[in-house]
Amino acid sequence: MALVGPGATREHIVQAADRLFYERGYDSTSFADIAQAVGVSRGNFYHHFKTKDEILGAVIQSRLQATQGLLHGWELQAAQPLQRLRSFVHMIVANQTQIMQFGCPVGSLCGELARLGHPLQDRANALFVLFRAWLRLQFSQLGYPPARADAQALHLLMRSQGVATLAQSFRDEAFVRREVRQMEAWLRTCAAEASATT
Amino acid sequence: MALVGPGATREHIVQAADRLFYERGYDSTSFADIAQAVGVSRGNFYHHFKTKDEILGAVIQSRLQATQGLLHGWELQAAQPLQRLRSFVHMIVANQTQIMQFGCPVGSLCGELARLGHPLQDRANALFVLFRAWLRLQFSQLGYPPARADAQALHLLMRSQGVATLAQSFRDEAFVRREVRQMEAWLRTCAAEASATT
DNA sequence: GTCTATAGAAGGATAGAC
DNA sequence: GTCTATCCTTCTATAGAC
Repeated sequence: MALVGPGATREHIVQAADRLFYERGYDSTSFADIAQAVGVSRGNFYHHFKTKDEILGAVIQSRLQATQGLLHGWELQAAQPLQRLRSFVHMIVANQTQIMQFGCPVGSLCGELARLGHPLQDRANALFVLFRAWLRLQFSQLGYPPARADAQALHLLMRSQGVATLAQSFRDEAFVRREVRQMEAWLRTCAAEASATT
Repeated sequence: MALVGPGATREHIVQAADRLFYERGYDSTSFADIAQAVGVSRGNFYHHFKTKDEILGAVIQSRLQATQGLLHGWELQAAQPLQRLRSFVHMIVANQTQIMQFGCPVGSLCGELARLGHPLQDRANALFVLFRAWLRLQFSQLGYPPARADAQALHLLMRSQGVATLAQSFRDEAFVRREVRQMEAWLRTCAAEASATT
């Protein structure tokens, strides 16, 4: 993503909107907020995006790409599914500070769009689907049959979302560490269980 | 809560705001929305509440009372802590339809207020605290020492939040049923573990 | 307690000059 | 591509008649 040259302002807008949608929520973020963050006039703004939904679409698209890059990176860093799954869990610790302030970027966006009945709801859900499919693949490679692998993927995703929600309300680092440790322990039992059945 | 007589309109406003805050979120709900839902003019509205925050305060207060009533009811219905904990888990199934549409009323409100840095954030968090303390008490009576009981309470709360978040995005009833069953199974191992240590 | 009318600010969106 | 100026709507909030 070039930040100079043609399309640079557009890219700046998407990045600023991405951050603001995460920190304040979609509906609570105004054009003026984004324009101010980018340092661009509101008029110029509409040269790049006609509507607010159009920005949201671009932000989701950007997040989808970033997520695919993230998942791909985890595959490069570890060859074993158990280690890869630990990368996912470790993400919670790595982003702890932001999560305690603003929650999970995926969960909060999907939740808001679902409540608003927003047309781009399904596009945002695709972020969850990306994680779900990747996790399912790892559980699958661990030795689980398809349906079981998917159930385990959803279970891990569910726990990450639950931790994010409570972390935001209670701001309790010890709680986060404890739950992450339990997830890692659970992953080990999964690996043992799966290899025993195979 | 009398719905006729003095204070009836005020009560109507609180109930309508409660529902709308849940279904659309706090920030996305306007005075006009609430006034229309109650069937009252916006002018009369300000006779009862000066600011939007004041309504929010009343809504949270109302929810706190309702929650205390709910928890008290579960205590009356079951004498054993394990059965009481199952009441909590069963709530997810009972409210499945609403949860799949709008998420958890507590989690979504606390999340939104936290992100907005809203002054009433702590008041809303008190809802979570109410559940946490009640769950802790049940785990305590199950035989857990204080710190462990609290950790287990947060763990169960965490899982309920995670299920609510994913249920809203994936709208998968089978997922909800599966996770609820797993929570019930987990509760049984808790009861066994606790009684074995005692 | 309830209404109408209205102020004043903020939001989304557009036109047109440079 | 960027700006200023402007329009229309919605929003919070107030004043004052009934």
